[in-house]
Amino acid sequence: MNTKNPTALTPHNHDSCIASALEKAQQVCQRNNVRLTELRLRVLELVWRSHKPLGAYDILAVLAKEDGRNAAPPTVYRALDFLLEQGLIHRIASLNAFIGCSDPECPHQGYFLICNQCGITLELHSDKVSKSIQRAALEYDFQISHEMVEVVGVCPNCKV
Amino acid sequence: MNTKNPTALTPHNHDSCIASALEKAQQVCQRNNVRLTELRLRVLELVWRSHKPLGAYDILAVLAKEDGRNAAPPTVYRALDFLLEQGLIHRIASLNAFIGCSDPECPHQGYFLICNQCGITLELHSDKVSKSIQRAALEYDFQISHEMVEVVGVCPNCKV
DNA sequence: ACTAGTATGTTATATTATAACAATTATGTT
DNA sequence: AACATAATTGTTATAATATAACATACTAGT
Ligand SMILES: [Zn+2]
Ligand SMILES: [Zn+2]
Ligand SMILES: [Zn+2]
Ligand SMILES: [Zn+2]
Repeated sequence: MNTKNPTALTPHNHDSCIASALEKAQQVCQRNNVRLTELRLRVLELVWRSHKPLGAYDILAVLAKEDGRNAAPPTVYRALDFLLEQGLIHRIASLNAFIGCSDPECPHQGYFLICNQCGITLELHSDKVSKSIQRAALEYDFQISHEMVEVVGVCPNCKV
Repeated sequence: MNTKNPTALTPHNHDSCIASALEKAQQVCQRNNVRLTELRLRVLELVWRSHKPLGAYDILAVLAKEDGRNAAPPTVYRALDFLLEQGLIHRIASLNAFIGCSDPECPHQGYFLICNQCGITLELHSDKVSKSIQRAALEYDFQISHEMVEVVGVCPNCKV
């Protein structure tokens, strides 16, 4: 499940990256006046520990194996729903999987580059993509509430 | 399952729209030297008959009810896979559903505006969106093989 | 301590999708 | 036409993802 080179596209220390993500999450939840419980924090950590999108049942399996917590699906899905609501993770629709948000303090839509070789997934922050979608929607008098952009292909590390 | 105003975003006669879609499909398949069988044609027609994305099990239900054809899931999924391969339909990942392609003769990625009130779904053809995504991917040296853009919101007809 | 609200546990089930193998149908060759 | 081959569809079973409904436990404010 782990990628060959998890830090390929985001050169940094992964442990400290997780730690800072969890810290940010604490702040976000404090500001939003919601409770980042032990379970929710743990699920967020597991999602962050993987640079590949993680499925709900993958999370369940880790909880069972590493925590001895025999949780049922609703437990995990509720935690994921909470994290989604707080903008701490994104759902990748094309993979039925979840990934940590790289900038939860600034609300935004999720644009992703997904490598179909190694699974690594990078969150894009592109104003140009955002603007072009907004303009296109405007042409049709369509009022946007949520955008999903998922680009599948080959990451630099997996190119020959 | 049918929308209140299926022709809202695409003002045309729906029957003739379906007919022309099926005709185009015949041509595409002839050119590609593949067989658009009775089943495949029927599934394509059902997908086209709905301006809302249609689920595989919705199709199964119609086949059972209208055609007395007690097909099992693989039958429908295989037909859908064929239609996807030939570019005659798109899959909407966020809805686990399928919709007819508005321009199967010219290969392209699927960009969609999806109304969360009435379900109507419009396929965008936007070079600007396409270019902006390509540029963003290029910045990361990411080689695109497939793009998905799904924009959820409120269509003009459903606005107050 | 009491209460209301929030979160989690638990059981059952719904929804979407595929694997594996059998039967049928279409196509090209003798 | 008879045959061999490949493509398509049928059939059964099951995998993978997600939610409904209700019970229990925990938290925070009174
Ligand atoms: Zn994000
Ligand atoms: Zn890769
Ligand atoms: Zn299309
Ligand atoms: Zn609408």
